[in-house]
Amino acid sequence: MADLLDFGGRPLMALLPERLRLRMTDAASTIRYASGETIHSRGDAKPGLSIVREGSVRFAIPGADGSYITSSILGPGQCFGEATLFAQLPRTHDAIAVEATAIDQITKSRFDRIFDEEPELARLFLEATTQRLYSVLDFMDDIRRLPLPLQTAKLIAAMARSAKQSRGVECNQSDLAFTLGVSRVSVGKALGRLQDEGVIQLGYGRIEIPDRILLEQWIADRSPLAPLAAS
Amino acid sequence: MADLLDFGGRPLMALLPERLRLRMTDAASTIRYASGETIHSRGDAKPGLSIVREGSVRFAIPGADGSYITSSILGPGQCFGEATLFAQLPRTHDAIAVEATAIDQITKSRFDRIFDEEPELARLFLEATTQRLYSVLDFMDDIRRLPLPLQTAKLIAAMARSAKQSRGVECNQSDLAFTLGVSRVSVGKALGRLQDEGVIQLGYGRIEIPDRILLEQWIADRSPLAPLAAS
DNA sequence: GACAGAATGCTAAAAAGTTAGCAATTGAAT
DNA sequence: ATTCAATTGCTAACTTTTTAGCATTCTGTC
Repeated sequence: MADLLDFGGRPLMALLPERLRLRMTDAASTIRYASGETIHSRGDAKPGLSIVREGSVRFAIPGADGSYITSSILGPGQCFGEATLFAQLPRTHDAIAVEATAIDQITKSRFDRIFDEEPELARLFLEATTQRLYSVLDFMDDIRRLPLPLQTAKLIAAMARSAKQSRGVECNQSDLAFTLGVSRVSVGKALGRLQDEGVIQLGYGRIEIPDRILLEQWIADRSPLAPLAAS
Repeated sequence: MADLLDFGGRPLMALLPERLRLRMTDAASTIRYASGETIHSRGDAKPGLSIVREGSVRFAIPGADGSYITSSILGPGQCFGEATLFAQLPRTHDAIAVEATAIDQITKSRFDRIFDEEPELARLFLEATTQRLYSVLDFMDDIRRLPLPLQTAKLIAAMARSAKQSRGVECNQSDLAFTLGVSRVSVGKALGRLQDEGVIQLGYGRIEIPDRILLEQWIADRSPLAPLAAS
């Protein structure tokens, strides 16, 4: 759960050299979404590549009973929709803007043209996709193995990291529960424990992190696996 | 959980045209492993591509307490080790032969040479990797959402399918528990329920499937999501 | 400053899963 | 036929999670 739910380490756009990045964005049309707006739904067939320009996107699968399970959240520079291009799959998840979000959309035909003309692109896509695959496998392992308080701590640490705010994160407990795929009561209990341990402090729609280093250390001390050497 | 734990739909080797498949196998050296033998361990750094020629391989991460969590099982034609080639990662999982297994090994240098000389290869790898990524996301969703009896039924159905035996599977309950990442007691309860429902019959080291269609139907009736259109 | 909506904190009962055993059954080897 | 190890079935206490609900606290708006 290196970066819980924000899979992929370096986002694709960070891997691309300047020239390719420009060529991709030139081929794209930008669409803006308000917070909570749906970008696409599970089952949509229209192929194309999407790149998060600003904001972030939550991917989830709706349950029969109205429940939602979040499978990932992608931020700026990350792309999605590869499966519609390379594996001829329809969209497998609902994509919803978490905040005001801008998406660069590239149609399949435009993408194919660039992809064919730029042989280096393939290897970069492979790097990004492979990294994402292994991040997901890692995350899956955490879900099955770690007790909820530890998962919760990791999520909070990751959110603080990705928001570049080390003092705390703006987030209510319902959203946390939703993201972790558990009930609000369970999250409440887990947060209570973390507060008892002194690594966070609960607020109203907000979680304070008194000492970022302490939190990271607390997590590291309880993680069953030594992290692999960073690459 | 289309194919629980046997991710990837069409294995890579099935996607390759004859000529490329031959070129790959020519570049490889075949290594044989006895059932239970370790192929590689988490953290091993030596890069290279591995292809399952015969048998099957279980991928798992060992826990601090000696527990193991299985993240996938790959069969003939599937490849692994892409992460060591494309993302410069060490091996993230222990790989263990489930039965007598033959692996085709290609060194990084040989692979790079083929990869550079055969431009079509990239798109095929992308297809295989993308498919695997989305299979894993799907599986993760099942783990978080489905009650254990349903997960168990899916696993048994997938095992029967992949072993091409519709009458039953050879498998003891401890192994099932190990694969599902839960305790033997829980698997026992889940199997008991499935037996009560009449979709399986328990034996000694064996699970009988009286009616394969009935089992598949039972699963479909209880699955919260309509499957996406097959591609 | 009062108010309304949002969010949290809490409770209690029920469901599901875990650990730690031990007894009974099975199948294979002697 | 007997023995033995593997496997299953079962129990009991414990932990975790869920559901459902309600009281309390907080915050932004009027």
